[in-house]
Amino acid sequence: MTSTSSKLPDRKLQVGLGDSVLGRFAVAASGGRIVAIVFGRDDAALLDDLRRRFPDASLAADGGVADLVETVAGLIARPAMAASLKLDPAGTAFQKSVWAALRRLPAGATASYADIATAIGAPKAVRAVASACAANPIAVAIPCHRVRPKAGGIGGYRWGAERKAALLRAEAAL
DNA sequence: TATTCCTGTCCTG
DNA sequence: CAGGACAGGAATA
Repeated sequence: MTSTSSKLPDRKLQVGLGDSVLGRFAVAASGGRIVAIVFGRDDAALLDDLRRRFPDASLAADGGVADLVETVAGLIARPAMAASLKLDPAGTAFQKSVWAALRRLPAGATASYADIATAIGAPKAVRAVASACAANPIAVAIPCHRVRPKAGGIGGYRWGAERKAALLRAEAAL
């Protein structure tokens, strides 16, 4: 908008840390909406990740999001309840369209990167779709893990192929 | 089977 | 500012 750069005029983010079946995670919220869910090996790494994503925001540990932390932990354990969360992902128009398409994928279902590319009207931008998935700021709640290579296999995952496989396994069992 | 191009973003020189 | 790398995939030789 006005001066320097950045995407959103983020002021402060309420940050909560917690443990899930997939490891330590952080959830960042602003205005009652989730702006990020990230995984990391420890709290320092989690905060570092958030600082990289939101260089212009001040991060504050906030007990007010304790219930949110609990909700997210539950979501990671049981991905079926994703719909109830209020999300506010920051990104380009292209990225947002990709993420919106992903949110239309029900738990237990999967799509190929090519499927998503077609769904957003850019059938040739398959690789760009993968990049958009990799840039997804809200792990699990925006289900990037439900996108798999058309050729087969698990494909890559920002948080590690093992987590992706675990999520798919859990959702397939629903 | 091995290249090459496609497309959006980010990272590096 | 230019070039390369990516969580992929289709087209071409």
